[in-house]
Amino acid sequence: MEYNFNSIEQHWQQYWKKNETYKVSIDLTRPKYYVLDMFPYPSGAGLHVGHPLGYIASDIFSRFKKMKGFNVLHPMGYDAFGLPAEQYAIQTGQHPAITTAKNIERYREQLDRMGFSFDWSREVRTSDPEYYKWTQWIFLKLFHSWFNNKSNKTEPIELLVAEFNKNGNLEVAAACSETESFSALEWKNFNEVEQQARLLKYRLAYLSDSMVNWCPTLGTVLANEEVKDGLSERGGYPVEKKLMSQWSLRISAFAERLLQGLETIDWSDALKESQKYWIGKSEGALLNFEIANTSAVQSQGNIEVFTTRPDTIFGVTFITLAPEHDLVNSITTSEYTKKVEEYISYSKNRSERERMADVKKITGQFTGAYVIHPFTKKNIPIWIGDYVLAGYGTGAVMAVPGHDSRDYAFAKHFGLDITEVVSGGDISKEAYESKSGVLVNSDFLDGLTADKAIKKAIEEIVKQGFGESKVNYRLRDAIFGRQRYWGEPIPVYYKNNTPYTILESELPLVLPEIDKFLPTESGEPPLARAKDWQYKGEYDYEPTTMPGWAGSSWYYLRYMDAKNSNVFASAEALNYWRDVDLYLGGSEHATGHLLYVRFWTKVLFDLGYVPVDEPAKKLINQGMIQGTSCFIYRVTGTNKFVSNGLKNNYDTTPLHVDVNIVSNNVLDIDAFKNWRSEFANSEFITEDGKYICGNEVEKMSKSKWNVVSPDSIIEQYGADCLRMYEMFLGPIEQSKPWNTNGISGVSNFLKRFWRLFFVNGEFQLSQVPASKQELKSLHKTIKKVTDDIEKFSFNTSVSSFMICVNELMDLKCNKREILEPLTILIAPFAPHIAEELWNLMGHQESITKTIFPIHDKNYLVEDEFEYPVSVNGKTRFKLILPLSLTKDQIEAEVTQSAEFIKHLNGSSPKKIIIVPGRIVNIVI
RNA sequence: GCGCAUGUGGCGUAAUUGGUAGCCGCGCCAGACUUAGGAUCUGGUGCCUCACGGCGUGGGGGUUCGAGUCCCUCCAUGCGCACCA
Repeated sequence: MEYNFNSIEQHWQQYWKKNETYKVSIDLTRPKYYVLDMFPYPSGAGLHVGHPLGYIASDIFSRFKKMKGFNVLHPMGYDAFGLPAEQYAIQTGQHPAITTAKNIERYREQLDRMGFSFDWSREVRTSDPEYYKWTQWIFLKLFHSWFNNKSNKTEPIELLVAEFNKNGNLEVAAACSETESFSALEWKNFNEVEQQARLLKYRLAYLSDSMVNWCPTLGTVLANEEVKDGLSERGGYPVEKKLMSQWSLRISAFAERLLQGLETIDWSDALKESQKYWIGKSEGALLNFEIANTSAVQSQGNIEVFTTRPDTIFGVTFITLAPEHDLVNSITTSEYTKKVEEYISYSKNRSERERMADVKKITGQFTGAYVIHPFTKKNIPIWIGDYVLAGYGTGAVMAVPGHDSRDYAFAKHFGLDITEVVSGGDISKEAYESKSGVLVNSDFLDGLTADKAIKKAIEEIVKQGFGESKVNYRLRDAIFGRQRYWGEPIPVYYKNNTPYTILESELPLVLPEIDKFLPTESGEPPLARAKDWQYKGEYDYEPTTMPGWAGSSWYYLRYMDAKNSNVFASAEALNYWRDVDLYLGGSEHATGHLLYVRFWTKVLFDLGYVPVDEPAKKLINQGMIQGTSCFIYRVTGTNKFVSNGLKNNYDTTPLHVDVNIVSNNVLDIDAFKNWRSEFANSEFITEDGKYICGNEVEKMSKSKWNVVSPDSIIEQYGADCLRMYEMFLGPIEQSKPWNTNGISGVSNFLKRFWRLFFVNGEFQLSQVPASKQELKSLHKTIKKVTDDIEKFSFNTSVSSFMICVNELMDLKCNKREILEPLTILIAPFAPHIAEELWNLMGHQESITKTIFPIHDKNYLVEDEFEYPVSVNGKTRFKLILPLSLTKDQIEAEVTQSAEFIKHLNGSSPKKIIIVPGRIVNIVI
């Protein structure tokens, strides 16, 4: 019987669906295992061959775990809110919900054809009100919480209010934007609006005026990680900085815990590194420089700076403020007012992109004012310069040009003093930034190494009262509002310009219908178009919506109890499934989703809603599958195309050609002529009658004509073959270009495997006991495959199957004793063919309910070992000895060989090294 | 510039973790069988050499009886971040 993968796969996919084979429920008698894929955004283009890579790997692993006796949760859903559907809606007027539903349907069809073992009864869609009800619910929790630095955790806002009533905010240590302090009495005397305004500064979800990334083309703000090189990640439109009233989440409060938590989870180093970098912890000191009281300066007070090198305090020769710094106006002397104003307007008009493009361009302006050096009491000039960022530290730096390259460049450019305070470099040439070297010109720090000087300097600074040691983080709060339609409404309304949340019982706040998906004429977000959309018909709702990452920051919890309408997930489900054991997804989410999901988990944990404070124990980043684009070369100005090998003889323009009409780089000329009417009359300059295309590896995309869809591969080779081939392509974590050429190897393997079960076209298995050799082949494979799956080394597992089948072919093995366990072994990789054969073998139950075989060590023991004998590093001959020999016996054998060496070389060996079980080395 | 990752046949890759480098697959060469296929099977295939033999894991150096694997250094490629004081 032929291996007819199409009908086999169809049959079993229907069987699984009908029998709900992959439905899971809580089972306290078995250990749980949670395998999660990053859910996809259902784009209009459908899946290409690169998308399922991670899903295949996770599917193999969850099938394996299931067959190892675990109760495996393996769900799937859709990240359904997002920009493309909305952009499409703007263009066509089609409601994003409709587009999204259509795309989901297409995705589902494609996913189903791959034979995944998802429990679809747990499907989630972030755009479903039954889902985003709970996203909004979590927002309420964030709004009604604050971060207590004393307990280092999230606490309900009621506790803070109680404390305000008792002591004001005098004793409170919170992560907040509040600077003013008030007593209990003052608090009680505030009116409602004033109290709410104070509280807002403590909430984890808060409204504030902040500098945001504004993208005028998209008409919305973007989070830091949605901006790349000053352009929007989606669309590539310019982004500018703008001060706006915005909802933000206080993720910065969790910086330290997010950093510490990395130590407890098994994620790749690369990923941990980028999160560490994004959090950007730096330890140093906060210093106050007193503003010199000269006649020209009216302002009094201090300029606060953050530095990681307090040891270089004696090398400070000027202070630089960011142009946006609060004190700029008040300290500038009248003499410099005009120039400073000019400089500020210049730097404001310089877009973020320009600023990034020419980082090397040094600009700045002296203010006319001075600070007093805390130790030397000398006057130090205050400059402004846009190399200082307003958003980091205090927006002011103590410039140590001798030991910081940016300060150095600034000082050189403006002719400012450069003082050496750490020896070891040559500061006439460049700044010496290294910490190796001892301090000089530094009074009480002289002679100390930099590390010791840092400690000593801080000690002295604290003692004299003009500073303190301080830890700074790069991580900023996450802007949470988006001026878009297609997102979760923020469940907030305004009364007296003060935000209030709606009640839990009033959730979900459903996205209203609007006539057009564009901002209003007055520039309000699209939601402002909604008619009569007011809380209790009286108070305006918040017009912005949540960002794309809101729904994905907790979806793993919803899968645990996806249908629950009373809570986001029951305590029973949460306590059983707890957290994700294996999370698979792309590394592009390192500083976005993967940080936010950890953040939300910590908040929910602190508030007692979830039992763990890290979402995923282990994470694997699957590589991207790129496309291999094919090019043809048009002779410029003609309708002639020249083959790749001859193109250098002509003046040509390369043109993408659809990879589906090219095989092994040979263009199908007829198909090409039919491809587009403009090519119908093309002429070709060929090599040996063939037109050879050029290649380039690029991102797989429609516009590059290099998209290979899984559907066409499945039609030709079957889903099992595609699954195995994608795994065979190489290590799961590596990115690699798609290449259909090698797939025949896997296809042949499956056909051969199938053929093992058939004699003269009839399904037939021999009941004769297996030979030792056959058993050895089987058990070797069981061991290798088991070890490999546990190491996520799926490419080598596939190789092992091939070797095993080749060996069994050679042995003409058709024995049930061998083939039955082998079928189980293959089931996670190629579930359809395994089910079919399993069924033919007379089993009634699905193969997924079977237990994965365990290897028997007895069959793996080698009875002989070839000891390669190397003489002075060169292999000369092999000693073949039974493994049963003792060490002494081996030595005796080797001594005999040494005699032979003597005969060979004319001298006795000096040294004989025996590595048991390995190798014999003889040194002459 | 900083951080991370990766360099092995014509190609994708493998190597019991310091022990015979190149498993498995693609491709290629030769052959068998034909009901002529995108079928199946057999043998070969790192490089140089007619051969003996030599050379080989990005380059150079080191540790070791022994290095693709460990250390130093340089080079190349990819990804991430980018004035973070």
